[in-house]
Amino acid sequence: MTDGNVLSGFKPGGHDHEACIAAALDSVSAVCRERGLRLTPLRRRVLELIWRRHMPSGAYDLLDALRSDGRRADPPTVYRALDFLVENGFVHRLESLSAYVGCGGPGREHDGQFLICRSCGQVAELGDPAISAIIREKAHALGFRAGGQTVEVTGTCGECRGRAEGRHAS
Amino acid sequence: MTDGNVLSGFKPGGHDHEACIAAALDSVSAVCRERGLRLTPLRRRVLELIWRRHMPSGAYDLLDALRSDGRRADPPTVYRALDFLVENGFVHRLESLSAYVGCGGPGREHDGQFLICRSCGQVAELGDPAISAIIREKAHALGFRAGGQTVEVTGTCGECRGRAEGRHAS
DNA sequence: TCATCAATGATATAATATAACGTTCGAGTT
DNA sequence: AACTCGAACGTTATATTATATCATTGATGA
Repeated sequence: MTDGNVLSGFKPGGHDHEACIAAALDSVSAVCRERGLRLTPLRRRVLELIWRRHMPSGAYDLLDALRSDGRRADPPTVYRALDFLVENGFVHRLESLSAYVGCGGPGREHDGQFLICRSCGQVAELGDPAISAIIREKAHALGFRAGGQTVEVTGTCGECRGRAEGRHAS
Repeated sequence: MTDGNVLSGFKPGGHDHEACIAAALDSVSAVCRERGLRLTPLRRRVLELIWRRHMPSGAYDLLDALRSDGRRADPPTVYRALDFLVENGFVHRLESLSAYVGCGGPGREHDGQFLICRSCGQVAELGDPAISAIIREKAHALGFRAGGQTVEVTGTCGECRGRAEGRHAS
């Protein structure tokens, strides 16, 4: 129960990145099949690039990566792919960074909460119903009907803090 | 206790807007005096413009307004004023709108939570310790040390919902 | 085969924000 | 009053993020 709500955590250095990318793509692929959505080669490629960097990606970073593929690409190309991925919940936009990260629980309805490490740049995603609920309730108490929530927290992840403390110790 | 945490609420049509602007300016003015900060004419004017519109203001809206004053102004002018106002907690930046709103509790330490009405465009600010705390705690449980929080909720305010329901009724 | 509509290509431009350097202004000192 | 110093502001240029628009392609079904 401690981290049943972590949709995607901070990655410990040597995790199997290829497997992690493949799992994300498969999972999105499956959801698209179920819902009759078209995960075109471009969309799939953008999604893969996002997972591959494993860090928030700016639209223009993705654009450069597409061009490195040899593909002709301009801003609308990448923004359209991002629109598709974001609308369908396969990717989230981090408002405070103007950047995009893969969704840790695609196909599952949730308001994501994002922990953004200032030190390593990695992002963890929570899908914690208690957080969503208290926000929704407090809003409701004021007569406000809540739709989407943006919750982004900057700070320092455990691994980075560990490293910093290591340096401080004699 | 119901809304002890509302730093600034949705305004009911006919409120005394001039008084509300004046109160905000006075309050910031006082905090600046206490802290030895310089609320220059430009900064004061930008703050006033933000309160006067009573709605999230884009940097370039403010720029246009400054120019209407007859003042020479370019982007750095307004961004520097905004930097000062945001850094000192007199104004908040709404990340999801790239826009700025006056802080309802200047001088008071808080993580603001913002309710953004899609219908009327107004924004209410909460400074609810229970929301901050649960986010901080959940993050802490994952080894994450939280710094600043961005919490923005889009939805419909009570007044707008009231109007919509009025129309639907026979 | 053709019609159709979604996706993408392609060009242009809008909207938001910062870098860099020069100038002015104001507070404190002499 | 003149001097010094640093913060604020002026000014030009440019970076970064995002969208509008219209043409073309390509898959799907009549």
